[in-house]
Amino acid sequence: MKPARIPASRSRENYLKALLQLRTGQPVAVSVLARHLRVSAPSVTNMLARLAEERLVTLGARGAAELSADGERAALQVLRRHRLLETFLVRVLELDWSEVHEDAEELEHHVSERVLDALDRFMGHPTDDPHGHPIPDRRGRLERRALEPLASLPAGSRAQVREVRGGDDRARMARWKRSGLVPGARVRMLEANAEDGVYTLEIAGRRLVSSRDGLEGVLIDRRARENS
Amino acid sequence: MKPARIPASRSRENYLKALLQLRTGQPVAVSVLARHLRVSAPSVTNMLARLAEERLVTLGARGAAELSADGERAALQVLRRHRLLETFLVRVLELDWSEVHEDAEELEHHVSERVLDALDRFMGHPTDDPHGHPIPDRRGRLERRALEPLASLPAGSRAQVREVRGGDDRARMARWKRSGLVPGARVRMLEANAEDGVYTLEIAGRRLVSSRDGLEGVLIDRRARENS
DNA sequence: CGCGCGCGTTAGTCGTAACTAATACGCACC
DNA sequence: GGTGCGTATTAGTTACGACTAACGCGCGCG
Repeated sequence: MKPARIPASRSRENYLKALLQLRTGQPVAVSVLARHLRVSAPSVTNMLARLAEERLVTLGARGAAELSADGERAALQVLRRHRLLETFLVRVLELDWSEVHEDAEELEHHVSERVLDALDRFMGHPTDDPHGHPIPDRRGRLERRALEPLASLPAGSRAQVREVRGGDDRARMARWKRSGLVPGARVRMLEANAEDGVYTLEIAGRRLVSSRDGLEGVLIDRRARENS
Repeated sequence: MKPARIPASRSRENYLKALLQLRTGQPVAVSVLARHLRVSAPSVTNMLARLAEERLVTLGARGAAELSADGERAALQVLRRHRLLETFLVRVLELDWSEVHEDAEELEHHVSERVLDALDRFMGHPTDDPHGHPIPDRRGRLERRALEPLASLPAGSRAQVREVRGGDDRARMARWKRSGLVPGARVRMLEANAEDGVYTLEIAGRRLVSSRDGLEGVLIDRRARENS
């Protein structure tokens, strides 16, 4: 009696999602995954072996892993669930933008297709989550965008914040929210000092000084569009 | 490093909920729990021992278990989560009344207090779930009602359906829904034959013939109220 | 050239929660 | 008062997914 099914447990789904998020074109190293998922290296080796056996990932040199086509499909479904849930929690339940991540992180593994579709329908098929990330469609297709890091904006230029990455860091999110650094916000770079990594911005009439690290993950669109 | 915390896992919560639902004043027997939860008897003995150690249940003769005060509190919280979720799925997401149970069953173990409160707020603090069951309040207090089984309604009498038990049986729910046997429906008993257990009812102008078993779990209020 | 460091893997354990097989207990009936 | 049936328990196993400790390998550096 060998099951041969795809158990698709919580843990599995987290590994797949991590592989999607950490993807850079190169296979993801064991240590990188371990840090990201906050588990030990042996746990990663172990789980990757199982995922490889199920053909959800392919293993490269020194244990590094990459999603297979099947794995990517599965990962995108998890991402869809996560982002739809975050959107629901913020738009419908009016929970705080910066605090919603962990709830979505938990629920994403337990929402059925039926409930997910109903949520999607109820919200009118949103295309972006509260952090500005595109939501994969039902078939797992993800809109690709050409966005630039905020720190790359030259002094004197204006742009619009589109995505805000790193939703797992609550404090960071809260800080950004306080300073108005939210998707849709219009910003102007007053001073950009690449050498010492200090940036001065104007957001909604207010001025913000931040280090490069402090802006890491804020992505902008320089063709400031009129919609939104 | 002994945790000593209350792990409150999925399985635990299901045992507690079962003990609440199967409560009759007598302690619940191992075999009854096993059947209800669809696990083996040894699994039950085992889990009950752990719950007893955590003072969530007290064990009686022959392994029979009863909720302690703490256990009851915990169980009522699970019940609250379940019923609020069912209400949400039906009232907001417009999923089918008769099909919502398993989704709620899954989600009830993973919704945080924060999300639950937000759902409650969003729906305006509902007091009844879609099957007519009262929803425990935040402090775990459950409205007690004096309802009678539909089969006890004498021929010629009218009443209003208030609760419909056994939400885990989808087919049964669907059948009831088809015949109009839903909370709030007004019914009249046309013929009640207690000996052979055959009952003839009128519901919303239509006539329904059913066995006693087929009506088991439908609870009525004979003081047909005007509200609703 | 060897030493150590970083990274990965192997081996062995733990906790949770299920299972089966075998055993023990209690009561009702002969 | 013994026998048997139903119920509960004990013992041992399994699966999952984490952990630590210990080993192994490649590479840069002295």
